[in-house]
Amino acid sequence: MAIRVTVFDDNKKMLDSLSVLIDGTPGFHMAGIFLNCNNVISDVQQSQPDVILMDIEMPGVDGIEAVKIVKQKFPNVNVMMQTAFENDENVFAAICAGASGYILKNTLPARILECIVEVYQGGSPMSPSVARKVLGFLQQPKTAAIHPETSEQHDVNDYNLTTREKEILTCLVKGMSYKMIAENCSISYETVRSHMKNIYDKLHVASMTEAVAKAINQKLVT
Amino acid sequence: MAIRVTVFDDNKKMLDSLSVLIDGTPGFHMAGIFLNCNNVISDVQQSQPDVILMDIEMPGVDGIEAVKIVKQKFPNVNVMMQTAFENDENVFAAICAGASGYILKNTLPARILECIVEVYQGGSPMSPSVARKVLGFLQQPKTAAIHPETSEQHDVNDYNLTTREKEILTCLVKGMSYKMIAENCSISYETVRSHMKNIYDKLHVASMTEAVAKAINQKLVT
DNA sequence: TTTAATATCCCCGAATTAGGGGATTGCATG
DNA sequence: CATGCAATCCCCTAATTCGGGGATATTAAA
Repeated sequence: MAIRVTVFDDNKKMLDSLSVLIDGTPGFHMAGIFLNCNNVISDVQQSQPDVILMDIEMPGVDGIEAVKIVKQKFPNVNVMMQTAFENDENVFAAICAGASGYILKNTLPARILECIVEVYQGGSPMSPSVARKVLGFLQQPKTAAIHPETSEQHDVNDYNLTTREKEILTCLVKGMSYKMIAENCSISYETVRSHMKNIYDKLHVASMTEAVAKAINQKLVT
Repeated sequence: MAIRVTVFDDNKKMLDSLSVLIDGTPGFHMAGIFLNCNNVISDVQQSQPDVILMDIEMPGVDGIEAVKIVKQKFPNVNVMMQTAFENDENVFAAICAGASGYILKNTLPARILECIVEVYQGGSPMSPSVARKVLGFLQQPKTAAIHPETSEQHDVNDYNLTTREKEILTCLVKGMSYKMIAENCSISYETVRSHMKNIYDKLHVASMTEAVAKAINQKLVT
């Protein structure tokens, strides 16, 4: 009997790849794919998955909320989080919400399938770096150095935004359009676009509104 | 540069297998093997490992104790626990002691090597069932107050937004597009636009970003 | 010295949003 | 009953944003 997998992800390409991977492998069946979690209950009820692959960053109901809902309504369904970025808050929140696994999006296809099986069998696959964070939550705030050469790191919560990117994000929050930002910063419209693309990548958002909301809520701008 | 591995295990056969595995694989070097942890400090000092493989069940100083000692004296050395049994107390104790990984002895040789690399690179490999236990430690306690939220006090100035308008504004702040809001609220795209126009009028703004910024900063939405 | 990151600029096509009209229903209130 | 208001729906055009591509120069790090 094939393992039924339902995927929630706002990235169509990711959904496509996963569809090919899962439906193309004996023993796996793609039970449902959904671009958002706004109707997560009916989606799960309808698709009847054994394992759910859940993106975290999604517009509307995000992955963390969705896990809470799913685990409350369907406690026997195991949810594996899949995200492009690992930041402490998300990892911690996802686990508290009831996630049974947490892997990064750069995980190799073969490994993803392994992880699905592991989750199905009651395991909790995690990308190594995620696992390290999880252990960190349990360990004393002693926080021993991981590696001598990795001691220098950016603040985890500012998404590695550059000075210029923060500047543009600040303008955005003030309600400026690309054109106005360009004038304000004395750069071309296209450069603003370029920065915006990078900001979107780093924040993992896909619209001005999401960027603004994230910037304000997480105090990325002053 | 080969990864230097030091192993503590009271099982000679296990030590032999690991020796063959580690020294027989390019990129790995067996820096030291010890049958107990009674002189763990000098053993580590002498063998200068990058990664330590530590059995838990050992006569004399046990693996958990040893990890504590090692992490105190050599915080940069990463220790991976390896044990035949997984019981909650051991897993929990080992992690609190500072272990960076926790695998079972039935782990395949190839996987062991992978785990060593992962630990060396700052990851925390765990056997799936161990990982599940670890997550369990975090999930059991009632979702602690991570976000001590600001007290709920309704602002007097809510710009005379109607219930529906606030609803739509809330969706907007969550990052939804008009189309998604329409779906979410079960109304047509055009109706969303209609509401948006009214919201813009009332808030004296002219773009989604301004609306979102105003909504968050003035707490117009929950 | 090669690589990586940052900041700058450009084009295209598709999707989304903004602003300007308008229309209908239902509901409450004077 | 008429008026106002909330909520629903529609059309058109123009502006803006988004997601792919690129390219170049400078600087910092490996």
